[in-house]
Amino acid sequence: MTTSPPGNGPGDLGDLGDLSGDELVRVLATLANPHRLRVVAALARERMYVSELARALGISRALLQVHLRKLEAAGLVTARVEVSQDGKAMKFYEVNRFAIELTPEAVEAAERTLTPPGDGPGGETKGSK
Amino acid sequence: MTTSPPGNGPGDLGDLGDLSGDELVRVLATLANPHRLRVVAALARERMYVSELARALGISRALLQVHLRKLEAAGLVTARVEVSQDGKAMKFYEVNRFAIELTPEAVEAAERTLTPPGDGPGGETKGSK
DNA sequence: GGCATGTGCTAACTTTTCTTGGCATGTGCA
DNA sequence: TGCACATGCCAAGAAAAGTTAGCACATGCC
Repeated sequence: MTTSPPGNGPGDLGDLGDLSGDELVRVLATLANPHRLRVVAALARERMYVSELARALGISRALLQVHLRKLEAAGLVTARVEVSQDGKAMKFYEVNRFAIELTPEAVEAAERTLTPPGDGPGGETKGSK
Repeated sequence: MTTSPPGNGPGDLGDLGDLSGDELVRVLATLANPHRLRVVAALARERMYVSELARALGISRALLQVHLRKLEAAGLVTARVEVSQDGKAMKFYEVNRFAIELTPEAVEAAERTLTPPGDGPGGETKGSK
């Protein structure tokens, strides 16, 4: 559904069908934050480099970086380092196209691919501790 | 877009366009949890009462109740108390139909209706209190 | 050199969310 | 009466997320 051509980047998100339940949870959790929502909105209008974005949003670089990382980890944005004419290395970010449809049916489908409860980190059946 | 007829219940969610940025954040945050995703999925298949749902999901009632409350607060599910033939009061839950489309454009639109930064609880710029 | 701008990182604190466990109430039934 | 099952609420600890503050490094320019 998403118009992305065959050569999909590693961070590109296709339709909801492409996302496992766990990935969906991560994407939703990532988007469920005012700061990150603003970042996505700002980048949807035009790509920007970190400091520039921080100023535009009125937040510290440190804070912005944390959010940008989560957005990147969720595959919602992509970073690209470019060296400006005056030699400064700027890190530009841009949004990845994504289209997720959220409906009870979609949720039900995603749930089927969720990692079973208590099946997380260490695993418990064996003596991890 | 959602098929809900005019008489929409108070908890019904229409299209994304109907949600303010803040509401969207809440809905996403609510859905961004494995337990709650499972609850929605289970209820999408068939309505169930609390204890029954807890057994089906293999979690405690106390825990389930917390999640059900958030889901209800977000308008994703609705509770209905019914007295069974043997006099027991059962609280049935069912999912509300909702359809949210998540795309960079939709996010940008939602962002415009977000409560401005640092405009939360206390409120400082104006004298709301 | 000193200042401005760009980047990155981490330790530490605060706040929020998640989860558990216990306790209380009410009804039907053997 | 005592057991089974339904509901509700709350205190408290554990875990995760959000933020701040400070320091480090590089480059261009007056």
